[in-house]
Amino acid sequence: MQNRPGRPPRVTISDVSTAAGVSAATVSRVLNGTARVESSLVEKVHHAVRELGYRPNAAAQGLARGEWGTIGVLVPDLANPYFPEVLKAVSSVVRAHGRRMMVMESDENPALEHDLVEDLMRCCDGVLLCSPRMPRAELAELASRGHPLVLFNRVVPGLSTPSISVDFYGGMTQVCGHLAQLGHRQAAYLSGPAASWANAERVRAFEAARAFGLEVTVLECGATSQAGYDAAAAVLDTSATAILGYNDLVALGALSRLRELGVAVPGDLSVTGFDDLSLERVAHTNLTTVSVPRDELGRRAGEILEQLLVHGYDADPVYLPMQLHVRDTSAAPR
Amino acid sequence: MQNRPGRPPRVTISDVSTAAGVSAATVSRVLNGTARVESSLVEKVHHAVRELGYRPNAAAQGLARGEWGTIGVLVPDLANPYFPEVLKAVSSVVRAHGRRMMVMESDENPALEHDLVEDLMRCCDGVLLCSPRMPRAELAELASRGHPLVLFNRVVPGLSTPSISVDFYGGMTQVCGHLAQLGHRQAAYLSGPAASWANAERVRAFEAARAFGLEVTVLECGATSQAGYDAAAAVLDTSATAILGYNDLVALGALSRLRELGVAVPGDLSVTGFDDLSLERVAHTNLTTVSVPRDELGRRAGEILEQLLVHGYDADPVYLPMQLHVRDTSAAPR
DNA sequence: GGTTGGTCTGAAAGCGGTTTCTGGAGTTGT
DNA sequence: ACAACTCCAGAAACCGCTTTCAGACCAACC
Repeated sequence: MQNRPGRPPRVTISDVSTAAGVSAATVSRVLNGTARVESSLVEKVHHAVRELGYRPNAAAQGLARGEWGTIGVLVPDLANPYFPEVLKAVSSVVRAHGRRMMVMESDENPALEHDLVEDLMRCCDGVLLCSPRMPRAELAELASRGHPLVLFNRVVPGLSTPSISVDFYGGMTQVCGHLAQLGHRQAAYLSGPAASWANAERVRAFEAARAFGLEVTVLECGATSQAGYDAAAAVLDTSATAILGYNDLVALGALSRLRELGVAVPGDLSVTGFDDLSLERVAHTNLTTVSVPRDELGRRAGEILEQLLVHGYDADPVYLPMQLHVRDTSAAPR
Repeated sequence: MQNRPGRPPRVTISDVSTAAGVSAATVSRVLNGTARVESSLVEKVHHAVRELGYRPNAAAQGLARGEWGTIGVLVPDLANPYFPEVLKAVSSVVRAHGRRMMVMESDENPALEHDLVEDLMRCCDGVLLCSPRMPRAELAELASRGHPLVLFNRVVPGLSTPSISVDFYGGMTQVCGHLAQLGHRQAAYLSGPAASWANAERVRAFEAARAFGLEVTVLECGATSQAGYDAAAAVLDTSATAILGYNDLVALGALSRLRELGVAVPGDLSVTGFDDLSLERVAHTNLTTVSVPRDELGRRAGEILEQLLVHGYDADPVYLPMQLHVRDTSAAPR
């Protein structure tokens, strides 16, 4: 940014203005189109800009305009296959509105997470926050900062912060309905992170499931295929005729284990996933699952944040519906 | 950033200084520890900061210091499972050095890519660029801008820009050596994007392979499991006894197809991957492959960029070695 | 006791843009 | 021909912070 020894000197707006024989104000006006400028001067300015290779300094613009031209996204885990696709969509939406995207990862570390949000708030116009486990009070405190904030995959009742998420409850209800319809009466749920909202929403669906005759037992597991692999065997000790995975990875991990144990799927046991990561080409398995509209999720999230920045946004939480895909791993129980 | 109607007013350094009864300079000194300040004043400042909830404005700091405290990363495709892990490591390294990470995605769109790099250059202290296909001349032009730049997974001979990448050539040579040792004489390579450096490096290994008796035919394919699935059948028309995938996804896609076609692996045909995405729990398949140290790659990349920013960096391109993992999909040919 | 020297603080000058304000030139109308 | 506008360009203020610079204060020393 500044001129350092050995680096080509930075070109500033005043370099351009002297080269073009106009004032800095005029250069600014030409470049931003904020006011009419006589065409001969416009030409001179453009010429000088090209000649000198001038690029406006983003920090100075940010300071002067009172906007950074940047939005921040905080996710718990970049390596979770769920997020990259969402980020992709967010990035393209905000880019279309002329903003850049800053990404941070919290690793689910609560102390760090708080710092990161604060940090994002001081260098971004708005923040998209995905924090499945942050305590409600802390969330409320951050939201009260008066800084544009959108909650992602998390709905906090009573908080007026805009939020967007997937209807996990509805999705899991569909899965249960499907299994109940096939005749299942007992199922085991390989649970994700206990404290997470996403997991709680899924679990909430099991109450509804009881209404149509399906009893679901919750087993500790995790969110990875390895966790699914490790937890699968325990299901065999129960009377469950179906395994509901917290997500596709868990389900595929469980499938992997079941295959080793010689358990036929869906003959002996049905298995369902969640998320639809579309790994069938990889996994050689057409998993029955429900899909998250990840692309739309990211797009809508970006749009809500943008709208919040421009007009202000005041609407109910957005829930995107999930869609059931009945494929090869579910069937009527023996 | 600026005070907008309906938002709590922004607290600036001068608010703090008047509240604490000191000058702005003193506040700055206390907060940054850049000079000794009498302890009673230090206390007053901290108190006022806490009271008002002051957070320094990042743009103003950037402008005054001549540093943004931000680095930028440009990747071709966020959804590629390769990158998230790398980004994770980069993010954590630069964070440890007090910098934030900006992420952009080029979609391999050449025109866009150029703009994005320029954009990153005007708002980041340094840029980490992953662009497998950008023409050499354009790369040279960007590098000559005098802005700190590190090339990622791409080595351009004759360019003094620091770069870090994986020894794809060595990795593929190991694969070929392994197959040759098993007795294979003919193999088919399901090729990735033709114009990419990563693909070219792999192909380059096939010349070396000829030296130890393995002839590799290159077949157009792509980089996804779907592409692998689609391309697999064509191999059966050749006399190849092994399929080398451009990456693990391609290999797994091919495996999926071979299974459908009733071809035994590794009995009838050996299959090897590349990258080691560790999908075995998902894919129920222990793929013979070579692994990329993705975590180290990201970490080293971040460190090189950081070093470049602080001291300047002038060293040869870094090549990280790959490691061969012989697993269940390779065996001696019939 | 009057320099000298060393600390610590505040005033002020940037950093590189944007935007308001001001004034000169050119039009229009009477 | 002169007042009243309009239009456009430049000067200057400002965004919020860092850092230089100069001055105030106090201790030490000759």
